[in-house]
Amino acid sequence: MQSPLPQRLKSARKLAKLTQEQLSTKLGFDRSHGTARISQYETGKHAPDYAMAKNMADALGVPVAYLYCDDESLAKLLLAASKLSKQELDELVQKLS
Amino acid sequence: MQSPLPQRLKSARKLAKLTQEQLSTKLGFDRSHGTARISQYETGKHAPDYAMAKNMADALGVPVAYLYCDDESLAKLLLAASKLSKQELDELVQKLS
DNA sequence: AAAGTATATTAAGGAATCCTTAGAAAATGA
DNA sequence: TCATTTTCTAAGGATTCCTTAATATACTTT
Repeated sequence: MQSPLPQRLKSARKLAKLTQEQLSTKLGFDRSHGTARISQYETGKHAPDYAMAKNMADALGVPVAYLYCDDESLAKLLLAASKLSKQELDELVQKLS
Repeated sequence: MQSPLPQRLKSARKLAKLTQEQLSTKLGFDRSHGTARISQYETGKHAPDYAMAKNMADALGVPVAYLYCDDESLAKLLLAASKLSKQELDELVQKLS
């Protein structure tokens, strides 16, 4: 029952080609604690609250739900779907429902 | 920057036609505190950790990521996609990628 | 290979949040 | 209304997080 957030956060940050310090700066953190916190999130030592998760997801260009997705296929679906236009997305949803 | 979890949890529980006490029983909680905790989660007073969120999502038959989804269209997509077979889901992902 | 730099990780304690308890408030139905 | 079910809330002990300070790992250059 491990949280998928650590791994997903790390992979999303790598994909965005950011260091922990660059991400922490984007989030408006003081340099001194910023990287420590992000490291704690990525290693699973501590868990961010929702507001922080949302901020990080926005900074990394992934849907916040992606960080909590335990299913690999659904995770990929979220990433792909988030790149569709709102109209395309709604059409897809309609078709599946 | 409010968490979507309270609302999503409540609506998923309603959809499953369970009371807070029935859900708490399903989760193996002692009756005395079970409903208090679920109420605190649904009113946004407190936030569950990931393991608890996953347990609740499983008990309610929704993907755990759904509880954290702030986008309505993506939320609907997750619900619909979670009802597909693994093969259908993977084909859909392939098509979008 | 060593030194220097950048990047990432960790321990500890004060700060913040959660979980349990006990009870009260709403909602539902007879 | 009364009884019952269902949901909500305050308070404090228990737990977890955030900051600080320092160490560890990875990368570059010489």
